[in-house]
Amino acid sequence: MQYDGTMSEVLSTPGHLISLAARGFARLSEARLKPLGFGIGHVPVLVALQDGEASTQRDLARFARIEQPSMAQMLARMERAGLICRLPDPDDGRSSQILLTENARALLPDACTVLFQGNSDALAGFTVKEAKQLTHLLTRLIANLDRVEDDVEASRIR
Amino acid sequence: MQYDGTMSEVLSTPGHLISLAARGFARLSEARLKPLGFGIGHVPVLVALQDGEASTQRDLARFARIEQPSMAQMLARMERAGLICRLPDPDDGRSSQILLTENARALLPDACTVLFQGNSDALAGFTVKEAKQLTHLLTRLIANLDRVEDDVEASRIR
DNA sequence: CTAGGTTAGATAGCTGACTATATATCCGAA
DNA sequence: TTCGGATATATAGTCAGCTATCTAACCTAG
Repeated sequence: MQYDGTMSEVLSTPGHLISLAARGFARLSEARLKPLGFGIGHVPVLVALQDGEASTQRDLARFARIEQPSMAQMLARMERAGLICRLPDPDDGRSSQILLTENARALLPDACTVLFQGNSDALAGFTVKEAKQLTHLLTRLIANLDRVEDDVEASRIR
Repeated sequence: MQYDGTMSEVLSTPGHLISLAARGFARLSEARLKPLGFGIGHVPVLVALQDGEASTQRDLARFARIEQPSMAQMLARMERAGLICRLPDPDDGRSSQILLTENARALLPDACTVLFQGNSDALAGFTVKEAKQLTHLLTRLIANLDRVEDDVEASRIR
């Protein structure tokens, strides 16, 4: 390991760098999405609804990989903002189908442009190989974290 | 560019992967720091105070790279939790020196261990070279985002 | 020596996450 | 057929960020 274990070294670890990068990226995207009426948290919801990948609150939460109460809050805000509407499920009184409004749908291409622009800003000076390497390393890192979390959960049940 | 610009592709970009990684990392660290009485946001404050890198609210905010109101809130919580105390500056009635309590100081080594453990969990299966590559790419990405932000700010002033 | 700009911190209100828990509907088994 | 567990959503309260704005103290130019 390349760290000697002192406290200040913590700020040079991938864990902290990733957090800085995520905040930077979120701030930038948020600023650019705001004029369109979107927030950064909306993105997975927009993707899922556009592609028909998910349409209930529960499925949207799973798709976006956030907890159900977080999704409930966000959907409430998105509904207030006129981005989505709810269609009660006739077969299940607990559940509703979530639908994108035409208004929101019309702005999706702009949102898409903003998000890709943010990525290319962030990756300025990166070769294609470096960008691929980064996504590859991040994907493995996320898988590792998922595995740890699953282990914790499994041991909690036992 | 390796993306074709469709909405669903957005979820495979570094921007989104970094956000997932940051959340995973934060959740894990938060869970492990909680028994010690720390939160993930405390980390830069703890480092700065231990090393004497900063001791006023303003300097702590700059060091941690968060805005002043975020730091104000966090310091209020940390004070309530008995992690820090404030020593009013005799030469400047607006400002206070922030100090780590003995209690907090005693738990720093444990916090440190937890954070390095989280990193090594996240980097399981990575070679040293890959880990270095990741921090290198993240550092450049953060610098890019900082530059964009500075440009925006500069153009806002003009 | 005072008036005005600058600085340090506090406060209000928002987004996006989280956990814990409540409510309400659904469904299967006794 | 109803009772109990499972499931879908809602609500409460917290943390960590953000912007916008206020107050109070400081300092400097006139």
